[in-house]
Amino acid sequence: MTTQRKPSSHTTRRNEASRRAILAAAFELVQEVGYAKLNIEGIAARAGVGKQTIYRWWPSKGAVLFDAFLMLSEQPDGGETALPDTGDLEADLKAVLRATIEELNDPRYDEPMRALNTEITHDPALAAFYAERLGGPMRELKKQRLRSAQRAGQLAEDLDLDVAVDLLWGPLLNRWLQRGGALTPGYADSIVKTALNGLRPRR
Amino acid sequence: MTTQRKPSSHTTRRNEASRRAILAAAFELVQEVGYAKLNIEGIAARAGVGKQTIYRWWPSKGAVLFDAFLMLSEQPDGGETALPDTGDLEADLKAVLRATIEELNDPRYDEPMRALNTEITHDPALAAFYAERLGGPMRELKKQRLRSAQRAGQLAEDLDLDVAVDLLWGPLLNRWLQRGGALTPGYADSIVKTALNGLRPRR
DNA sequence: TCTTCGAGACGAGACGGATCGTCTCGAAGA
DNA sequence: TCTTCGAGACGATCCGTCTCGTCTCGAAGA
Repeated sequence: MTTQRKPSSHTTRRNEASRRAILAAAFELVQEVGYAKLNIEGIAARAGVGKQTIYRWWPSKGAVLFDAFLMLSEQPDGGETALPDTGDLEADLKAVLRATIEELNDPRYDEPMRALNTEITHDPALAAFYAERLGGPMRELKKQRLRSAQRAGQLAEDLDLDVAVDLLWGPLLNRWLQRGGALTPGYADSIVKTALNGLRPRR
Repeated sequence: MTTQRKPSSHTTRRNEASRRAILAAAFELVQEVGYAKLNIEGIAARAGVGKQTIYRWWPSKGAVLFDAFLMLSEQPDGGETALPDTGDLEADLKAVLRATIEELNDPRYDEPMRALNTEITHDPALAAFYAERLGGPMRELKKQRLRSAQRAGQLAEDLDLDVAVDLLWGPLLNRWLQRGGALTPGYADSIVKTALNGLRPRR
């Protein structure tokens, strides 16, 4: 991935146009042919680039795909700065989870995101890098919204916010990855409502 | 997979010893070399079998691996008939989730199960078959235990048991797949406790 | 300021190796 | 006699490396 450059020399000479063309081609191709049939030669051909230019800068197919995601998230609007905070925690969470679902259901993102998950599952190094660059910051946004609610007394005082995030997003992502059923807005609402209230009856 | 045989002809002549050898070899090899480097020729060599014998009966690498799991689950002790029900719901759930964690952390199962998840993620047909043969029955066991608790008034009356199962196991599996942190017994306890009580404060 | 020159990155593609999935063979067995 | 079996040859594909000749850029020298 980009960050694995050798210390000095490099860096300046790199052709930015080629880099962008490669990442765009990788992202397009994984949608079209699927992750299994995605190959370097195809990416190079689509990008109008020599294979060596890819091998020079990225160590693996997964790293290319990962950088493609980084590129998206760093670009226009891809990275939001905060989650909505209207004061109504349940409504806000439902909105955010519905948005997540919409993204997962979007055919433009479905295959690429599955591919990214596959790489992460099989490569601990990539998983660590993902956690640092994408997963971590996103999780922090979620925790910020929850922390705000916690201060307002809407969440249990001793609540572990990491567990809370897992409880809200884990079911969603797991159902999506395992194809355990359709991801509908109603399902998102159900998760939020049940997670907030708990499985036990409230008197 | 086995169920994709052509209607008649086949079936009788099939060499059961070869079938078992192939599935065992696939399961061993995926542990040793990882999913990415698992290949048909290797499985055939390890099983002492011609490649064609594999291609004759299975449509893909994933299908072989899937059948290997089916073989395990149908064998001794692989399939349990019910979850523990001592009357103490929280303790029972913690025990079950701890057991799940132990299995996921077991190096014998880690790689093969990641591989299976990868196949499911990228192949809807395999996902449907998995849901029918393995996922569905296991989910039913979990729902049975929850239903028992619901009848005892320990769970909300209007609780959707599918959502409840997702809420308990989703976070666990998601953290495991995404390598979002260590799966410890304490984490399992935390999930159970938080899911049961909910994120909101209880007075 | 203008020219020269070396260092890399670049597009293109040849190359050997690995694995794919198909195909063919003779042996074994039902 | 008919199908599966183990074994392995086969062409195709993709791998990752390597070698071309071209280009861009910054430093050195006039």
